[in-house]
Amino acid sequence: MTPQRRVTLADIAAACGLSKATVSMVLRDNPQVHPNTRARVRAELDRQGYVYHRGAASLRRAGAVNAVALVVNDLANPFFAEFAAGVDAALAEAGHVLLLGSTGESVERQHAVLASLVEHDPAALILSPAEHSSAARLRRVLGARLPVLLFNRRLDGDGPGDWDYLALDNRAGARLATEHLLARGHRAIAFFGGHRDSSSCSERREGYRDALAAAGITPDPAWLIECAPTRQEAARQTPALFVRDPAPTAAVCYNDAVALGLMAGLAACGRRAGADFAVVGFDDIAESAFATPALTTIATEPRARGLQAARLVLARLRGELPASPHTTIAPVALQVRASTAAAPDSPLQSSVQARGPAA
Amino acid sequence: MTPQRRVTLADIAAACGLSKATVSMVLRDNPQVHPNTRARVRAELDRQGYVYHRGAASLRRAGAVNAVALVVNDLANPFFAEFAAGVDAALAEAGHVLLLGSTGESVERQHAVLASLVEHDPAALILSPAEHSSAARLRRVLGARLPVLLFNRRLDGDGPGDWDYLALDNRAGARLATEHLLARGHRAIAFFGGHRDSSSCSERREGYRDALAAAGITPDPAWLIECAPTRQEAARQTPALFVRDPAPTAAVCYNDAVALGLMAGLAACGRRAGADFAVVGFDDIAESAFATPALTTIATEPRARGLQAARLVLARLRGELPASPHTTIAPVALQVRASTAAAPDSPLQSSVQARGPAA
DNA sequence: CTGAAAGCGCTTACAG
DNA sequence: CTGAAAGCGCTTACAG
Repeated sequence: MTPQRRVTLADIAAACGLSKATVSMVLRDNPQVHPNTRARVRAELDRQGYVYHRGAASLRRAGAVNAVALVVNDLANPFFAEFAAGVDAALAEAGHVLLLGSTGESVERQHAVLASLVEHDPAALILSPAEHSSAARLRRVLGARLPVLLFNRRLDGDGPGDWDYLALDNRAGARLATEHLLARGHRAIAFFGGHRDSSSCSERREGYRDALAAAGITPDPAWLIECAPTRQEAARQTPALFVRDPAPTAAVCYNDAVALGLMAGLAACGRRAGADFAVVGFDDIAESAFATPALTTIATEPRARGLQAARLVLARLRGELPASPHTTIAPVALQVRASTAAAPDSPLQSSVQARGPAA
Repeated sequence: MTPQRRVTLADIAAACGLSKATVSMVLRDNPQVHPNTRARVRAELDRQGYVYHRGAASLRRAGAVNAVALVVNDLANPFFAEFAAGVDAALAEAGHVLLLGSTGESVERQHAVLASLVEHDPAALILSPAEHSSAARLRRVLGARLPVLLFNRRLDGDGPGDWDYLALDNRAGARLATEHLLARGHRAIAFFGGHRDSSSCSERREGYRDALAAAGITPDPAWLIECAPTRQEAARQTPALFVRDPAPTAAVCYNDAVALGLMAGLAACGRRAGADFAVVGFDDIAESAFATPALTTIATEPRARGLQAARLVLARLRGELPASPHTTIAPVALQVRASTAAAPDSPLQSSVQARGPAA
């Protein structure tokens, strides 16, 4: 099925009775070449079905590399899928191409994937690092030449960090979520899901503590429940919320996947999310608006973050960013939907399905 | 941030007092080189942080290209995200790298994206073509050298086709879906969503007609409703189901996105999916099992399809497939959940929430 | 306006 | 077991 030899600049040049240099200039729209020559070459290029070999070009001229690598945890996770879609859109618009890899949250796999991607000489890398990624080790695999933008998580052992960084405002988001539950009359509020040693989780927990502290509440350690940030694990861990009496009446979840899993877990133990127990997520993936009840959550706009990440990286490549590492904290907003009912003993109780924003 | 010159084979060779040829052999584990030499070279490679330049290698030796391109409609669509995750997993396992693009269902964008991807010299392409893709035009952009695997849709004007093809058994799936609704007592069954001029939609419509015909039912043209295969469009088109009296009591949907949108649309016009109206989807994306009611659908296992697609393409590259184009039809299975209630006038009516498979 | 030559980082015969 | 030279497909000075 693939017999033919590749059509090369030399073929076109020979067919036109020109040198490769001239044909090369036509390809890059160099105005020096005569319009007639240009037209002849164009016709021949088309006739022979020439396809430009960017790898060969980049060998001679470094600027020709236009691939950007993106490494995320898992594409099947809608948060990352929406993020990747945004990155892809911005790159395609700029004429760049996307090299994709995924880590499955394993540093070993991350290592292998990056080592493989980097051999393809991407111009830059957008990396949402796996948990427990070490800065030193990453630097070894990536070399010192590749501009890197970290997304969403910091690295273990990376003090100030010398890579660009795009983060969500995790702390503010979790604070908003918690304040919303407080406003709806809840006092015993859990923080559910995630691993506290990931920077995103610990930042969210801080925001949660901030809000509780401001309300004069000290969180019971039993309210802090870890689990892998997946729907399945969250559903499985749900009973852990109710081992103590009195149990929490609401939970701030590490992310939407956890929140959705928790809602399933609540149903499985005979509780109605949004009526008997309030839940708020983090991310606002597309699905959350359609859940039953619709999920109150913190909107992070993953697709917009993807666009933003790609644009930061392109700006870095064009030298439009200051030489020092650049940190961007994306703002985040509370999205009130139906999953955050008022607390059972609250005067707000009558409106079982909260729909408007808390006063 | 990216000052340093690239470390090259010549640097390593010089530092070791060897020739580039020897270092090159070490890189590819050529057993000819002396163990001591190998060790010295390895140490130096590591010390200088050498990273292999696959593009340069592939210029000399064609086999070195190990990128595979994947072009799908939209990553934010879970069906494609799960498919892409499968492709990625299989490629990573085989040491290949993924070049990703998306078309947004636009042939113009598809053209641009493919032209750009192809310049990076991928070893093969997995393409889920945009609607109305023309075989002739694709062949022009892609050249004749690139092995292509079409996924999910045929091309306009592509008779037998000379590219490999991986399809879902659309006709059988839609037949199963329709038979299930018939078994639950429905007679007026709509086919909802999709564009009939896409091959996947027309195949699904055929399966639907097959099942109705076998039951002696001629579908009312008003039961065939087209809409873009997205949740939003499906929700918007829902009222079209109920313009005629008597209206259908059930619908086979083009895919899960449409089915989920229809369920939202039903709610919006005061109907309860799974109780007042039965709906069955197609795909079984992760979300469908968690919908309320849980969606009865046709399981296509998108992730497994992705693994399969990648493996087919790798087999083609290794010359393990016959020279003629290879067509694979992936089997598909009915997944009964709660969204397919019995018809209102049916004796099965008592069990409003269907949970077991139809007898 | 066009061409001859050198070179990007690798690998491949071919010598030794 | 190791090296010198040529070449993959392009681009870049430098001549003319």
